[in-house]
Amino acid sequence: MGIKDVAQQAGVSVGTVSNVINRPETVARATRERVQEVIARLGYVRSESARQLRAGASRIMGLLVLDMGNPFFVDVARGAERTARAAGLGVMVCNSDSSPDEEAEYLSMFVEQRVRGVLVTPADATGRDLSLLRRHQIPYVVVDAVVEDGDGRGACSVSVDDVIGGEMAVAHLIDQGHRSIAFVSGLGHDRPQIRDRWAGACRAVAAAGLPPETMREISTDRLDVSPGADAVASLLGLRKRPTAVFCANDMLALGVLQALFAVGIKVPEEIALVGYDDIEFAAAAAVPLTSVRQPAVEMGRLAAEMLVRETMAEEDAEEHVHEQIVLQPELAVRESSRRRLAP
Amino acid sequence: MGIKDVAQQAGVSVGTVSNVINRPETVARATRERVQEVIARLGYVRSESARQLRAGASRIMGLLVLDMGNPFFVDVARGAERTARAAGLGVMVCNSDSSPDEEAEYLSMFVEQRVRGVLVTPADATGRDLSLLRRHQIPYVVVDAVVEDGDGRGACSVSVDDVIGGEMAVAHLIDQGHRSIAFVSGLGHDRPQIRDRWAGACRAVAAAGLPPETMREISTDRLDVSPGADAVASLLGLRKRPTAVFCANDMLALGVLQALFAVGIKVPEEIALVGYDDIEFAAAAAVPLTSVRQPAVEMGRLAAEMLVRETMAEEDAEEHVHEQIVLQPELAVRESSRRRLAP
DNA sequence: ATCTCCGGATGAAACATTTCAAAGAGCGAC
DNA sequence: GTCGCTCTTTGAAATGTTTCATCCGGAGAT
Repeated sequence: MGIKDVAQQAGVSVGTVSNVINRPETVARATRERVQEVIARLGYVRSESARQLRAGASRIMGLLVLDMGNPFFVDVARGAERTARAAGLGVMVCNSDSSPDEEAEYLSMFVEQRVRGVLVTPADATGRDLSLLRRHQIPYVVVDAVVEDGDGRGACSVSVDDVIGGEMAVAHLIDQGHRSIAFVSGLGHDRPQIRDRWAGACRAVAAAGLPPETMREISTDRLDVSPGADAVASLLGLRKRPTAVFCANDMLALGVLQALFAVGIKVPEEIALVGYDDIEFAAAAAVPLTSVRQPAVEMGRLAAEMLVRETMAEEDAEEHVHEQIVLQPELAVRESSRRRLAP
Repeated sequence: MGIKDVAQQAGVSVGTVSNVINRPETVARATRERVQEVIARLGYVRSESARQLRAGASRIMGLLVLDMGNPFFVDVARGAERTARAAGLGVMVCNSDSSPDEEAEYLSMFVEQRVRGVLVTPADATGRDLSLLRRHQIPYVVVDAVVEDGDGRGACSVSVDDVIGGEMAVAHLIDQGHRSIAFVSGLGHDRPQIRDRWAGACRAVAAAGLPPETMREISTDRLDVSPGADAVASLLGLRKRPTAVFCANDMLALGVLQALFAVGIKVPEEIALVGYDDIEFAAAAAVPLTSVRQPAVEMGRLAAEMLVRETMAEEDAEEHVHEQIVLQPELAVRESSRRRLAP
């Protein structure tokens, strides 16, 4: 069941069979057709392991995301996959679940596999895990975060400006007349994304000439639906209940929406709500959710493209300059934050 | 950067290094520690390609799902992954997007990779694509479908009884007093799952002694949110508007819910709604969705376990008997289908 | 002193490919 | 007839592991 069997059956050498597969134009038509016929008859499929052993690197790209349960990352994966496959690469999608340990384990698996390159949304903000990749000269592109330029060498990255995103969201709420806004976040600012969104929110408040106390923060432990629902209790416990809520992502926002609905608080009449990521389910919520859209598919696509480019450059021993792409978010205004009547 | 370098640096043979890695107990402590130190110092990571070339099969399990955008499959993946990793296997998750062509392509990629086994939710009901796996003696487990026993050899499978699921949903609606129910489905019954759910629905109607016209069907082209929303137009166009809607999956149901909301029809007061899969977003909808729960994570886990078992059996040249596990769904009753007042 | 055993280390074969220098076969030109 | 050229094909080396039969050195038994 190897190339040897094919060669034997077709009465040619293994080299010729290899040529038929990889450079068909170099082999005479009669031979080529005979070999192809045998391949088809035997159902021969070449062994990637042998191939990549010889080549030194596989034809697979690793993709490590923070949370496959979040449709945002599913979209990133979709974009990346499409591009990778167009370039003849397979994609291995893995889920670190925001855990640096899992992240380290997966990255080391990628190294074992000698993947061609890695797209990663880092769980470990220090970038320590990434040094493993650098050590083995595996190109990588950071997605949805900018590299902390640890040792001056840097890497490519694709991200969305989270400060502006946060600013847009809160500016919109202020514009709608809100003067007391809660920020439902998660993970206590470990994640740069969350930190930036908060910073943007504060900037919007300052820009409007409002006092900093306008924004108050409610923290959760995970960026998921149920913590969002739980956060509503704290929200309602605040003295001077906020009239608007800005959530660090849509999963949280959906949780908040559900819990508000459950206690009979009307959205947007009593409390306005803005999420982040603009996942499909946000628009599909019974009160369609205003949300900061991130071009997720596009990010995946761009990141994969950059990675492919870097890979190529490496092969041709060309110089590759790392690039940091920062995309702009946009606000998708929907029902959940429509203008509230003057108080 | 190979095992050879390690051997040289440590002043031992390559065989010994290999032993340190794979059977540490067989090598003397002093040697072992010396080698380990060198491995750490050099940052050596063994090459999976070489390893699997020798072994004949990789340590990766392929998982091919119909739609990564559907959280149901994400859960399946989660369950499978956890189990696989516990067994020392990596998982390569791929997305056929319900296309038989993509499916064929991915399966052939799996064969190229000499994957240890495959978990697959078939897009091609004929099972033709699966013959490739059989031909190459790659064990596979069918997830969320029962194998059409094409050539008598069969395969393991894990599925949920969709007939019972459909029956539960509709029986519940009938029980709540509904006498005119729409089934929003997709893909014109190509998918066995959908066909079964419809069959179950009809069975419930018959069991209640109601005429078959009680159920009417509205077909969409995809099992996704926006087709669900679009279906509402047809729904409202029906003469004698149904008082309840049963959707073939939750994505559709969320779309329906949103569209009903948009035209001001109250759920469940005017129209009751039941979905299928019980994805997290169903419970989180502003009107929490009644849904038929499928144990997705469990399915993934079971399937991966079966695959690992089959793999083991193959290695030990033991006999393996294929097993068909059929799980039971359960109905999660929520707000969207609460008892309607007598007409 | 010799024999036996045993833990530990070794070296080479095998795995399935790709690549590349070299060989071979025609063939036209001299 | 031989040289040079092109178009095909070939055979062998190289890739990084694992495995296994073999070998070695020393300890204990006779």
